[in-house]
Amino acid sequence: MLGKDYENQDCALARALEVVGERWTLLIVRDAFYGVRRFNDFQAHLDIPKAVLSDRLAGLVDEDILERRPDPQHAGRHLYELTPVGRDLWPVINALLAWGGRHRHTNSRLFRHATCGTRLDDAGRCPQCGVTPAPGDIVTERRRGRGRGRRDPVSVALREPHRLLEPLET
Amino acid sequence: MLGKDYENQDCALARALEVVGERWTLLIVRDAFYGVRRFNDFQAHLDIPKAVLSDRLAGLVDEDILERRPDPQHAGRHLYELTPVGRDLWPVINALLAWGGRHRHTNSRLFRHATCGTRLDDAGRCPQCGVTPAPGDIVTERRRGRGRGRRDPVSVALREPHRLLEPLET
DNA sequence: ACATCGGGTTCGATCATTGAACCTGTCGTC
DNA sequence: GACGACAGGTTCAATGATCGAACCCGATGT
Repeated sequence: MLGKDYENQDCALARALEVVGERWTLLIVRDAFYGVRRFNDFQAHLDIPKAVLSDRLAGLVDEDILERRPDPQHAGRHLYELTPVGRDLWPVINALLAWGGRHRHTNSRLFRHATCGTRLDDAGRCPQCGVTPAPGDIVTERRRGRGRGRRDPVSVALREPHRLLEPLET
Repeated sequence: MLGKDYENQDCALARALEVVGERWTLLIVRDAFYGVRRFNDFQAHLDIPKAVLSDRLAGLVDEDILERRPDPQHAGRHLYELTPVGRDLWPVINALLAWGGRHRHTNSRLFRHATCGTRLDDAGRCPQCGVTPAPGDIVTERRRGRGRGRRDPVSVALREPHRLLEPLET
């Protein structure tokens, strides 16, 4: 991805940024957590040029963050899904969401612990249970009182409360 | 910084990435946590083109993440220091460091709670005290058993154990 | 008075990103 | 079984970002 650009930084941060530090990459990973799996759905939701999306998806597959597999329902199509390494990026996404929500722009979504319904704090912990739920145990819903926002079918489908990683139905 | 590029994403993540999602930006912020404050020290440690460093520092000042103030010891020079908003980025840096350390490249540093000396876990919590220390209460030191690494004066100075945010002496 | 150092800016060459156009393989429909 | 529509790409020229080298300027040091 960023190639050898940060090569002489002996630092895990530089290694991480070589993988997820490019433009668009973390937004693609965010959508994957929200349940997006198909090329066109990523494209509709992100307004990203197809050539760049194609390049980023291939890079994420190379880096073992997404897995590309045939869509069992549609021959010739593919699904992109987070691998365990990719799912392990949730704390990164969550930290950026929390910072952005505190200092730039109130977060348009909120996150609850699926098993008890309590809202998670900024660190991603459930104050009720004292645990930090894995993404599959987190329900996301749209915060009320916001404008209608985007009208593309993917955005509309994502407005329904659902668990992270749960495949989006369109 | 990234301007209006992610403008139609109604999402705190997009807002955050507009600020810290550009190339080099998070490495600059990391160095600021480690205690780097001067233009030349950033440049020596990062091998970044001066024009890009100048652009990024100005952007971070614009975005209220760094503060630029005159160096009291050297007329005409400046110091770049993290603002409270910038210091609030620590969980983001920590999450990326932890992910990179788990999946790419063992982290070359480790972090301890300054008040008790216990190593922090990947979420940045002190397992002994049950708190998540603020950056100023974290001591970083170099992990043993690594090659000598970079030999520039900034890298050498950073090898000494010290608190985050503590100004680097060169 | 002169050289040096920190902290930049300017500049041409290179590299990445963009949006539009084009291509290919499946599918549903007539 | 021909036809068009659609998912999922690739190619291309134009634009914008990044690079490294060179230059500039004000404050010290000698």
